[in-house]
Amino acid sequence: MATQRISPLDAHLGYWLRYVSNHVSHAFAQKVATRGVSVAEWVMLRELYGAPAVPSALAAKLGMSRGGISKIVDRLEIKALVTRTASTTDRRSQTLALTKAGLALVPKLAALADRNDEEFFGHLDAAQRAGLATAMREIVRRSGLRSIPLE
Amino acid sequence: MATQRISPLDAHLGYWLRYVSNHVSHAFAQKVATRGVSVAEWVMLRELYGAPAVPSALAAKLGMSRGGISKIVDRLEIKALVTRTASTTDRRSQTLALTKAGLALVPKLAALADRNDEEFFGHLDAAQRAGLATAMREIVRRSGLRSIPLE
DNA sequence: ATGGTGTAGTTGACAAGGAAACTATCTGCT
DNA sequence: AGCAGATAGTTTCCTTGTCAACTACACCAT
Repeated sequence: MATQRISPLDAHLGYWLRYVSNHVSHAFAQKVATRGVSVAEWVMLRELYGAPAVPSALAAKLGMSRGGISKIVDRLEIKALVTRTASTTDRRSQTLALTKAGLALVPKLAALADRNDEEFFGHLDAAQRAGLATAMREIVRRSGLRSIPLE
Repeated sequence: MATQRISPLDAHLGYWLRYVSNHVSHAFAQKVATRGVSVAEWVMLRELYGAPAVPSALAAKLGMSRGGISKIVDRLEIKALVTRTASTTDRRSQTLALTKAGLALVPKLAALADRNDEEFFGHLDAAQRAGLATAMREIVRRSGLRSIPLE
């Protein structure tokens, strides 16, 4: 049996996206690791920076399973970066919020995110960057808003 | 302590890239799962489709650890999709090659990859797609060719 | 030839997250 | 009121892949 001619692996945008994304995330992971957190933890901290939130809402927003969220919160709680507060009205529910330490940490992590982005995308010209952002948003919009796993 | 104003999470291209990439990979994973393989396994099968290769070369090319490659090969060997053949000249080394079944499977998986790509990127116009591909390649080139984890 | 150093592949321990089962609680229907 | 079904979080098990240790082998300098 001879090998048929098929599209090469790197002909797929999906391939490049995954490749670059892994590159970028890996580099970012190393940066935030210096502050003792993972990428997933950073994302959650960042979400909570604006306002406290409820685990299941975060699961939906971040595209993770509730179980996964539960474990991230465990870790962040141990690091004393977030707190769980039981709801008084619904005893199944809880609210997640940043501690003072968490609040103080987020801007430092954000600076690392800025730096990482600059490092990988900084050399693209403004139009390219804008095009990239537009394409990404467009894809998310078109592909249904269903969130999907994050890291 | 008030929350400082920091760049929003979704201001970072890295964020969107990861988000979309996870989306795309997840959808693709579900497609190839119907053929009984994972994304990482597909990538390896695809690499071997052109020509047999040596594990450590694949590790470098795919940006995975040698241990990871070893385990993927274990799985593919169990599924009778690839074979390991010991080198006669260097007894530490081995060559990986597709079995007949593996050879037959790759085009089917490639069709799924085409379909997945179409699904997510098909609605972008040609210029957008080209721009995306160019940007990705450019980033890889600029960021050093060092490969990085894949999934 | 032989000892030191580097390389190929495997293995075991570990971390992360998904899926599904489980517990506790709430809500709506009768 | 009382029960069926939905929902919130947690937990267990499983898969995947990294990292570091380990084995076996090759190559090179002496």
